[in-house]
Amino acid sequence: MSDERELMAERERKAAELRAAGRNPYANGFAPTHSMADLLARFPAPPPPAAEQKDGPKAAEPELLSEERFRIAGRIIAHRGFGKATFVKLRDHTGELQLYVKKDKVGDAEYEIWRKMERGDFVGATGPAMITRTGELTILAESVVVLTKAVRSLPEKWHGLSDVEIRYRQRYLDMIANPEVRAVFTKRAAIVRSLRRFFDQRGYLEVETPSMHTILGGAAARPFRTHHNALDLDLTMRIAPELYLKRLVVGGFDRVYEIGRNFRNEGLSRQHNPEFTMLEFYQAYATFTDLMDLTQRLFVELAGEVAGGPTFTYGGRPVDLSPPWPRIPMKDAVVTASTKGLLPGGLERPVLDDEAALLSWIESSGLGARADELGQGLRRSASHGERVATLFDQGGEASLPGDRPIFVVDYPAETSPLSRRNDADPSKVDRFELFIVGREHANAFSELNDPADQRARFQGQVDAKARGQEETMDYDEDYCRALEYGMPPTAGEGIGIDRLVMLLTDQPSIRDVILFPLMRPGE
RNA sequence: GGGCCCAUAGCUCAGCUGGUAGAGCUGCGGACUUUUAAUCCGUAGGUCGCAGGUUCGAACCCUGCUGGGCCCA
Repeated sequence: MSDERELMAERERKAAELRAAGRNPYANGFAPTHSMADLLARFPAPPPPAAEQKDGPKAAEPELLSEERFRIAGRIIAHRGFGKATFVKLRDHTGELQLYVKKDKVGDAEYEIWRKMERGDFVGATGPAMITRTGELTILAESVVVLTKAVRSLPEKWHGLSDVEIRYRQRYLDMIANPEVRAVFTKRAAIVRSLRRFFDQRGYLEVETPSMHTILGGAAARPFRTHHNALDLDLTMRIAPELYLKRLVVGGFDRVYEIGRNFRNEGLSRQHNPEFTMLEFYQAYATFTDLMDLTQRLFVELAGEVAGGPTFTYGGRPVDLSPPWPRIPMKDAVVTASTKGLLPGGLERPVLDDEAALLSWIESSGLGARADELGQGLRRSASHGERVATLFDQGGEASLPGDRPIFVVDYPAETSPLSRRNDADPSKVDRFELFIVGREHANAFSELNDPADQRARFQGQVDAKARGQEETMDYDEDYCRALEYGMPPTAGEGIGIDRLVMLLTDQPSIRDVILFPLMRPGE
């Protein structure tokens, strides 16, 4: 009788018996007067019971905390029966509260019906509050109603549900069995709420831009493709909202932000889900260095609200978000990687600063011939900047410190087609990426608003695509036209919300902060 | 894409060198009106992920497949 089908049949039999007794196992219309949290707040933790009271003779009649009657409702998550009395723990979305159902309180007939209720079912109850001998706030039921009969039983009460595959595929079960999972998503909501407040307070306008695009842009990524029938139009799901948000700056919204889903047709990993949530914001008359300051404030504020302060642990290791955060030029990170052995030796700044020197270093180090991603990336690179960026991606990133946020700066212009060139050195752009615990958390730059330069950069992307690079942007003619009407000097930034939530809630996988992560279909 | 690991009852897990499947929880029957993983007695529950192969004999060894996890590129 422990086969899954038989377990269900047993519960279905109880539901049928409830029906036969005139009770709807899916009843409606019971409105609780109080949540569990309401009552826990109303009757704070009582002093521990005196030893003699606990061990002494049982009181004939429990002592009530007040004459008031409370109506509560929730799922039975623990069930301890004694024949003529039952303790159950009820859970609602605010907390858990014990309910004590006694045969002599609810009556013989009602108690017979009550006996068909078990762990997993939803019930409503009415009664006064009391403190048990063990000191626990408890509602003493004077009446109990069946609300929902669960025909599947819950996972094991002690070990719960730990199979990660079931946890992700059946998130509802995960949430029932693992309360800390609900806490993570509650914090996620708090983070998003705080983000909105942070930007609203600073005069940013929240907007919504299209998530189906006709032109691929705003990031380097492979898209999901779809089709609109009535227009017979091929579309891609957006990989970034950037070009639309900057059109709004052209239109006169000097400060805008959008929190929304992006879609990138790439592999899955602990840090990648094909659809993920991104915050992007743009501020006219600001520069990328202004955004560094804003980013520090934002992260520290969020950590204060969610992680208990600017210092916390992630994966058992300390992280300190206290500003100011160090800045490191991309090339210096590559040099460090070479020194630390993450890349072949001999990569010094003079080599990275000179195209011919770097080419000969690549030749002599043998990297250019390697079959791995680094070798392929170097061979695909058509410019000095792309080679430097490839070395950073494939080695420099790993050399960054893990316990402090770090701004990587001095990005090459060739790999940043939407960023403003640095005034002193036009080969690089006014851009930073923020790395924390070795992961990219934000990407920001002063926006390129010179339409002629923008056209040249788009053309560079088109040329790269022609050379076989897959992750390039399309030439966005209308965006160039918008810039020709004039976009004020502007800085913008994107922050990945999922990774932010991972960091602040100490979760190891992006799947732990996305309610329904993409999974291969099961059976 | 490559490497390593995992898949046994509804859940959490044992299962030795190949000898024919075990526990706890859940369920069912019983006792029990202040429990906290309630307790006690009794009882039921299996396509060992799937498909092949080796063997007298496979949960266990081999191959392939499916799903998942970790690492790498």
